Amino acid sequence: MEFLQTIRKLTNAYQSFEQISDKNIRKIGLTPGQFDVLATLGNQPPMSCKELAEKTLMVKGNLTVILDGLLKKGWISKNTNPNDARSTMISLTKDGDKFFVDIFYQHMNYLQPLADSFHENDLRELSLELSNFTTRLNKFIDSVNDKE
Amino acid sequence: MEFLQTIRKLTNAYQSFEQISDKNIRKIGLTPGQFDVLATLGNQPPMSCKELAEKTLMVKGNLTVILDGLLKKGWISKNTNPNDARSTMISLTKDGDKFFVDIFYQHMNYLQPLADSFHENDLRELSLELSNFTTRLNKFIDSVNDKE
DNA sequence: GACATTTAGTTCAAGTTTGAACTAATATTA
DNA sequence: TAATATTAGTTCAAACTTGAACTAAATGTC
Repeated sequence: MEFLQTIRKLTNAYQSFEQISDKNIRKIGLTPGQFDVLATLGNQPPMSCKELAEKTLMVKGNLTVILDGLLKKGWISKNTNPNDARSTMISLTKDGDKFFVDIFYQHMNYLQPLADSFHENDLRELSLELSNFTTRLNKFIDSVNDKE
Repeated sequence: MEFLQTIRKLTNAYQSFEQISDKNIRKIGLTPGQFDVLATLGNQPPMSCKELAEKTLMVKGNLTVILDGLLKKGWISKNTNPNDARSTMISLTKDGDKFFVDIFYQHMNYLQPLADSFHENDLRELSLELSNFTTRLNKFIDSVNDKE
C-alpha cells in the first residue's frame, strides 16, 4: 500500500527535522511550543488566542499554559480586545521582540549548513508536492468533521 | 529562503496527518505513543527496549512508561535477554497480537477513503523525494553529533 | 427584552514527555 | 583480575499536553 509507505516517509522526514530543530531550541532555553508561539507572533500584529491556537495547531488549554510561561518571562503581553470582551489580544513586548529576533537569527544560523546542502529546485518541487498532499489531507479532515 | 518554506510545508503535512490519525487512535483507546509501540512490535520478532526506542524515536524514560501501560493491559511481555542480562526483550502477547491486528485493521479502514484519493504515481514521487530529503537531514544529524 | 445558544478563554485532573540521576550488568584495558 | 568505562533500563521531578468542565461575554431567536 503506497499510501502507508508515503506516510512513513513523511513521518521520518518530519521527525528527523524535529530532532535537529528541537535540540537547538531547547539549548536556547525554550520548549518547542514556546518557540512556535513566539515565531507565530513575531513580525505580526497582535492576535487573539483563538487565532494563535489555530496557527500553531495547539488546543486552547495548552496555549493558556504556554502563554502563562511567556508572560512570566515578560516576552508577551495580553490585552482585552476592545471589540469583544471575551477575547484577549496577544502581542510580543519590546523585550519579547528583541529576544525573538535574537533566537530566530541564532536558530537560522544553526540550520544554515543544512539549508545550503539542498538544491533550490528540489526544495521547490518537494514544497509543491507537499502542498498538494496537505490539501487532500485537509479535505479529508473537513469531510470527517462534517459527519460529526 | 526556500528551505524554511519547505520545512513549513513538511510540518503542515505531518501535522494534518497526525490530526487525522491521532483522533482515531485515541478513539480506539490508545495514545499515539502506545499505538506506535504496538505497530513497531507487530509482526516482528521480540526486540530490546533500546531497539524499540530507536525505531520509535522515543527517549528511554518515556518508553519505560509506555511499556508499563501496555504491560498492565496485558498486551506485551518482558523477558530478560539470555545473552545480556542488562537488556529486556519485548514482544506482543497472544492477546496483544490479536488486539494489534484488530486495531490496525480498524485504523486502515478509517484511512482507506483518504488513501484512495491519491494517485499511486504521485505518492511514489513524493515518497522518493521525502527519502532524499531525510537522507540529507540524517547526514546533518550525524555531523552535529560527531562534533560533540 | 428574555432565554437559549454559541464562542473565547481558563482551570483542572490524568496522562505524556523530557532529561538527568541512578542501578545493575557487561566491556575494556592496564 | 581489578579498576574504569560503557551500556541497558528504571526512576523521578518538572514541564507539557489533552480533553472536559467551567465562566463570562456575545449572538440568535422568539
